[in-house]
Amino acid sequence: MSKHVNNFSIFSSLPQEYIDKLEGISQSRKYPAGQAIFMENDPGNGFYGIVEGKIKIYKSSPFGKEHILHIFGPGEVFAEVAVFAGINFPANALALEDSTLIFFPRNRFRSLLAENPDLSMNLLSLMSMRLRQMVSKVEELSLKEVPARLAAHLLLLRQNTDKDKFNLDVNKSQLASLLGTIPETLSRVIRKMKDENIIQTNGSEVVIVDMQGLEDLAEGAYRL
Amino acid sequence: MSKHVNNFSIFSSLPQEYIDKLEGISQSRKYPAGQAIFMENDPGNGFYGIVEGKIKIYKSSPFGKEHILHIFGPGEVFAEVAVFAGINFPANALALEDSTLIFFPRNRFRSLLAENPDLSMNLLSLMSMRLRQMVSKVEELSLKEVPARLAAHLLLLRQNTDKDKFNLDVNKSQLASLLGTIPETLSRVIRKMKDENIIQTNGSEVVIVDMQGLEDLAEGAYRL
DNA sequence: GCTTCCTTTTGACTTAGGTCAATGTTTTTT
DNA sequence: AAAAAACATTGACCTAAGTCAAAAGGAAGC
Repeated sequence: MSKHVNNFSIFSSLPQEYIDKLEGISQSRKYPAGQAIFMENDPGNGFYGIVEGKIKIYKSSPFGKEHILHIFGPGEVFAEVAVFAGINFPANALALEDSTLIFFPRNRFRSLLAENPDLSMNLLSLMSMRLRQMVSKVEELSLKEVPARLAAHLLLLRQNTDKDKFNLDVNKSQLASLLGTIPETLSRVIRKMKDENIIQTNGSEVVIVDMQGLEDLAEGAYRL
Repeated sequence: MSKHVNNFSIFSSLPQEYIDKLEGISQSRKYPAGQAIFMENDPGNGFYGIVEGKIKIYKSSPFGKEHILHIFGPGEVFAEVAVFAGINFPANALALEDSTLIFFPRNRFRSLLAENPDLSMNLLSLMSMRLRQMVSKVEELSLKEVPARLAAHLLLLRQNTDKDKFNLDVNKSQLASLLGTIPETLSRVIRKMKDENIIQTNGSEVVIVDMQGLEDLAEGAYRL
């Protein structure tokens, strides 16, 4: 319990016996906001679960420009892909807030896996899910325009909070990067959605005014 | 041996014992060119391995327009993601050529998995690989322009054939979709690369003339 | 409170790449 | 071999979204 391993969605359905074993091989680590967790090309000698905080996964180009691949929050596990593939980390990870993580060392985890088939099964479905997420991201990037992507993102946030009024979980520059665009474009798109009375915003607070309008937008390229 | 299960890269490193079991639960199926294998939203009750032929995985929008997510060839396995996640197929699959596939029914495969941990391990690394491929596709689509994407694709083909002269494995319309663009744009980009003496083409035959130039192009956005 | 820094917004401009439509060019069918 | 269908190329045009530059807000430090 002290390490909250059972809070990670991939492990939550495991028998207590395995949870205990997982706690046995893991270690708790704290990172202040702004600190790097690993960098691109570091050896993937273990993966992480988030107890609290927010972690940004991103790639960056030689000068400046970065593209955010994902932002993870409490209960989520990240970097397990590189660990299974036995390769170096393909991207950077950085704590956006003061964060508490659980580290699972590669070798010890691997032994555990060999002994416990249920664990493998759980991981297989996690990976399937991840893969599906990426497939829809590819679709999104290749089929839809920025307004559609933003609309889809807002609808997702709405689903998670279950309210028509919620806060963006990252600042607007980061949101832009996450949507595969730049702050200027995002700003203009938000402005347009406000003018058309689809949403209202105030700082990082968003209120959905016209749900139907937002859903229509999210359909994007598929609209007739 | 009759079913060629050991030719699938994910299974190739398995002990003969498991190969035999896999052959036991699988069935061979033939599809003529142009035939659908499954459609979006069909229940994912099994996955496929390709003995021979070529399979296109794609999404399509209400009118016309389709986006190719992947094209698989002999030795590759597809649709296992949906099967593990226990969901319906998220895309369509169609035989581009006369193809021979091996079908692995979901339930029987699952039981096998529960009994054989090594199999799980192998699958985990397959999934990791797939995931990594998708991550780089996202990068590609969001960071690079069409000429860079084409250059990267040609370099990949070169790597596979190990020759500076090779054939495109799909027609140009399909290649366009695979690269996230349209035939017109692809045609113009190829034309430009020919004018700049980077490649030569004749029908579906491509010759790389200026390797360095191609590599520079593939760097795309990262270029200084 | 003022200054410095960072984020967001706005404007003017450019450009990659998409749409539509016409014309060649292969491939397939009869 | 002729006709039809499918695929590929080209041209003219348009638009979404990126670049660059500047201004306006907010938050943080002195």
